[in-house]
Amino acid sequence: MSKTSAVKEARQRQLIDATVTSIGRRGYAGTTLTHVAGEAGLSPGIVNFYFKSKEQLLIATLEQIADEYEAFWKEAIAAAGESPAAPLDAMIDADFDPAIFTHEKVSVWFAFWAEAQSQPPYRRLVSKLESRYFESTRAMCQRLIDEGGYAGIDAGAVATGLNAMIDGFWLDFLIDPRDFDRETAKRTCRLFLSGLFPNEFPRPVHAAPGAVATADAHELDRAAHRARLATALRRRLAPGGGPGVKQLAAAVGVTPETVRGWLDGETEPSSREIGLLCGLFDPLFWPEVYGPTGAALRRRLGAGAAQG
Amino acid sequence: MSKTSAVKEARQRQLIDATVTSIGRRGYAGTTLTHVAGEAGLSPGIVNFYFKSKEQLLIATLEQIADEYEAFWKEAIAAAGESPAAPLDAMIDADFDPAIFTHEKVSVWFAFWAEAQSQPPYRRLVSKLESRYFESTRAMCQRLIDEGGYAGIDAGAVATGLNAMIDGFWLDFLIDPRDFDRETAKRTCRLFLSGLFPNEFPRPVHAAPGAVATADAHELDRAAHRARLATALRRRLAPGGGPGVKQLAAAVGVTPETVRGWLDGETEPSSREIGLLCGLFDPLFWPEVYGPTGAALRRRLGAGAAQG
DNA sequence: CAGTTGACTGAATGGACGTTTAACGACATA
DNA sequence: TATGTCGTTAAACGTCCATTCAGTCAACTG
Repeated sequence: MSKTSAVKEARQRQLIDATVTSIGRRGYAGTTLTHVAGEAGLSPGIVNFYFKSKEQLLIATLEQIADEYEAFWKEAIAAAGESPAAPLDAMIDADFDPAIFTHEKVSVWFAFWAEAQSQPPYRRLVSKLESRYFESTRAMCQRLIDEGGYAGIDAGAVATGLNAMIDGFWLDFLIDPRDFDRETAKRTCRLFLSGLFPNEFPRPVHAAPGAVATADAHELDRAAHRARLATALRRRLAPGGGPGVKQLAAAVGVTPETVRGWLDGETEPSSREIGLLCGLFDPLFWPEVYGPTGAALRRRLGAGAAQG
Repeated sequence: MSKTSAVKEARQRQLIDATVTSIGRRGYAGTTLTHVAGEAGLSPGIVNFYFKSKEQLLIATLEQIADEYEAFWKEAIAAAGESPAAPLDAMIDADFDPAIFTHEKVSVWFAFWAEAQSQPPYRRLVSKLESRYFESTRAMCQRLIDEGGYAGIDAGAVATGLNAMIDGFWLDFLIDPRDFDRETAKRTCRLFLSGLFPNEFPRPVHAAPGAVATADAHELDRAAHRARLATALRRRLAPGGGPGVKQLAAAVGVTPETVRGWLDGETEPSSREIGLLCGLFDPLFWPEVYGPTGAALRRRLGAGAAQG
């Protein structure tokens, strides 16, 4: 009994793999049982022996790649570090990992996505998987928002946006595999996150003046600091009735040219000036520029240190 | 001659529209010429009269929705305002406009994308369209970067990311049309851009707004600032179990000598360093050094209120 | 060694589909 | 009215495909 079922499972797996290959090569519409059986090195009739019908074979194929995908992604999350950003980071890596992100498998995904709209069984399976994936991403974003001090960001929006971007890159890969670069895609996903979580996902800065790297690069990197400062300032200027460059310059007591230097990330305010900026834009300006590093810094100073 | 060609074009268009409907309802694999002709209210044989083959009909169908899509998007850009961000904004709107963003058409797009991988004619057409679309997006991003003073941002990365996110939302719409909301999708696309171009795409922030006004001369006095800073620092050092100069220097990432310069009022921290000090000695450090400046300024909440 | 079971084959079947084609009606022309 | 063209139809043809099934082969059983 165990032997026969072992053979059965092996054959089923063999046929499913052949189906993936066939869909990858000939497309969904062009995949026939004869091709599948031929790919598996078996005769055509065997398919209806191990699967009731072609439809059952295709459903089983979808189930397998869905299971494989979900298992891979969950494992990647579980293996991620303990920092709030680590699982998100791991998920991005997982979605472009050669283990599941091959041209063949991406082709199969799109084949089933396209058919899902007219075939309820596909749609149900895909929809549920997508829901679980989204909910997981949303929870990770929420945790990052809570623990990172990013109140005011909508975790659901970030999660849908990130998922959408990843799926979109899958499409790019499907259509132009030659022009596609994994690392660029991952970097761009992180570019999205860097605009929202600047501490955990530092934005790549082009012109970086000499950095003083005595402490943690993350928290103390000078170029990153300037970039965050520039972003925080820009966000508070022109739009929505905010002050202009001239008004801000006057308020802080510098020239508009100086402010423009800050906005470009070329210069930075003096300690007096940035203090005024913090006061002017209280209460979110400081955390936005410096991040929620206060607690971490105090921990570094030791126990009974520095009560304000 | 003109009459016959008019009939010909009408019939072709009729059949193409029927093909779109059929693919939308039955999927690519489930679409037959009998269905298409029936949908168009014609007999099956007529298809091979106006199109050489089924393949030609399908290619013509893809060409039509591609042309329609491209025309719509280019017109939207052309009709956009003159500000550097307007075309990007218009493109986002266009991609979710009910004119081209219907469940039927999105289904057809995915059907062809899925088949593109095994059918060279589809792939060529789709690939070229995607290239033009990307290049247009990239140019718009580049213009925004140049004119908006965002040096250091990679226009290509922003463009690929935005395009990917939009395509990903199309997938969301395909799989779960019920749960999909156009406005949320567009807002999330703009959320991505808000992290990069905060001036043109303001991020919705929930917290209390701050204010900007002209600061009093004495509040800006540099020497007084340094003196208050030195006092505030001294108060938190040696006595009462606080950190020593070396510890503080290490925490902020500077030399002890630098810290002594601050304590003497001879030098002052950089903007990055003082931000870290504020974080270290939160919450009373900032008001002690800068005084009630922020509160005083906010009391005068004027017209040009800044969103915090 | 005969008998039985299970895995697998490959030809047969029946239906669906794309394509072809002969025929038909409407309309214009002569 | 006769003739020819154009648009269209519907039946017929040939192919391909999923499915079925009788039969083969090997391994195991008693």
